[in-house]
Amino acid sequence: MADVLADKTAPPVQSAGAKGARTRDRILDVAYGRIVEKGYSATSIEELVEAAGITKSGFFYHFRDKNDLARQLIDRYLGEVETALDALEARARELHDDPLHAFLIFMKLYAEAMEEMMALHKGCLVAAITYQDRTFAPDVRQANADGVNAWRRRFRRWIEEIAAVHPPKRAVDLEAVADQLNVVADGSIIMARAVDDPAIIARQALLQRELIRMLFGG
Amino acid sequence: MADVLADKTAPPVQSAGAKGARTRDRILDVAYGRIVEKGYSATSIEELVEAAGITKSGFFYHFRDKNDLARQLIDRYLGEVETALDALEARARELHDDPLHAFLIFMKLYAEAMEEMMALHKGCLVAAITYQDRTFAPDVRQANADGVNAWRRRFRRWIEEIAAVHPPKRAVDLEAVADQLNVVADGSIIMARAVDDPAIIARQALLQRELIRMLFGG
DNA sequence: TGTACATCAGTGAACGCGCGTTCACTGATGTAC
DNA sequence: TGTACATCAGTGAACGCGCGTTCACTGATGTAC
Repeated sequence: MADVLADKTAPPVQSAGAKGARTRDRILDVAYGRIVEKGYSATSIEELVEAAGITKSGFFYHFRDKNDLARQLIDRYLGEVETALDALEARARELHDDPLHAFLIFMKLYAEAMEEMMALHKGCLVAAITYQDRTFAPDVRQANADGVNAWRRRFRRWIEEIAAVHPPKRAVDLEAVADQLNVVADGSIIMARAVDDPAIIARQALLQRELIRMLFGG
Repeated sequence: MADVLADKTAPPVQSAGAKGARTRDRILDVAYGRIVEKGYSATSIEELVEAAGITKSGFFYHFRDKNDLARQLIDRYLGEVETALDALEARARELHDDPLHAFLIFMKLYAEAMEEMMALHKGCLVAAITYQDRTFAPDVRQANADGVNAWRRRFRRWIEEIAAVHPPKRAVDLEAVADQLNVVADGSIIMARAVDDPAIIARQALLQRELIRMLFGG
């Protein structure tokens, strides 16, 4: 109870000095949007600080150099996605004990979350970085790869758990099945953007859900 | 017979002046690779002409400006892909009258062609352009969208042809099924690059083939 | 409560480099008569 | 076959602008005694 009150009166949860962290986050927010829209090289520090309401030298107080911006951006992004996935998975597993049905519920939540996310920032940072990766220092590319592999492991464990209970109707590569979740997510974002039709993302997620149900379902 | 001899002795088929077209193609070749690797903005005219063995002003003899390079690049790319798909479809349909079986053969050929292509230029230009689209003039983005829609129509017609003969086992969105071919192609390229494992592409194509077979097959 | 000092969160001016683009010119090849 | 001219496929030098980065400085907030 005391904690709750403390949380209410205290400034918004921020690790270091609140003001600095807030501007830093503002820069990261703008950077995310621009990089996904136009690419990393086409996004200048000047336009970021203008949008964030500080000067160019203020930027270099928060970031060692431009590559450091990319580094912090991907760290924050991967962290956010991981906690979001954790929450969705926990909710889905709460609603159903059977791993297959929990997974089908998860996919529904996941599709909704994707749509919501696309309404805000229209793209996936990992995909954007991947398609410009030779511009980045090795640390950024490594963080990117690590993030994708973490997603893959999550889905792979779950799919194998499902297959143990519901043997698949066809002999398929279970790792590929797990990977297809990320594959379809990134691929459908690209198509949605290319032809400017956001509805494609949800339709692809729904189809994929149906195929999973067909593969493992009774 | 005379034609065959003529073809043999004549210079390589080129529409306009052979020499100019050859350097132009060289520039486009290098540009494709760099843009897919690093992005459009990070690819300078200077590095392209250096690789092509001419000077910077030579570039502006062949291209009005940098956007014109993107324009010609995507036109050439879409043309190449279209003729390649035409050839693969024709071969697949030759080998089997039934649209489903022809399609399954096509998917095998398609997967092989993708792998081959990835060995050369490691990415899809459409995806690269899509993830930097705010950098390009409207004509380039339009050409990009038109290209993707042409691919979608091709697959959609074929899938509907299949569904007419082999009713799908589940009520699915046939347009989404058709779209998933492009979606998985682009998505698997991203994952393959992100974690540096080219084998992912073929595995995804194979899985998709299996799912199509399961959906429509007996 | 007041003072001294340290850290935080920036500012403002300047830098050199590389970028896309222009422009006047040129040598090689093609075409007309 | 030779000459006159046109087009092709570039060259070389210069341009101005914007980019990422540095550096000396500063006013506000936090901390120790």
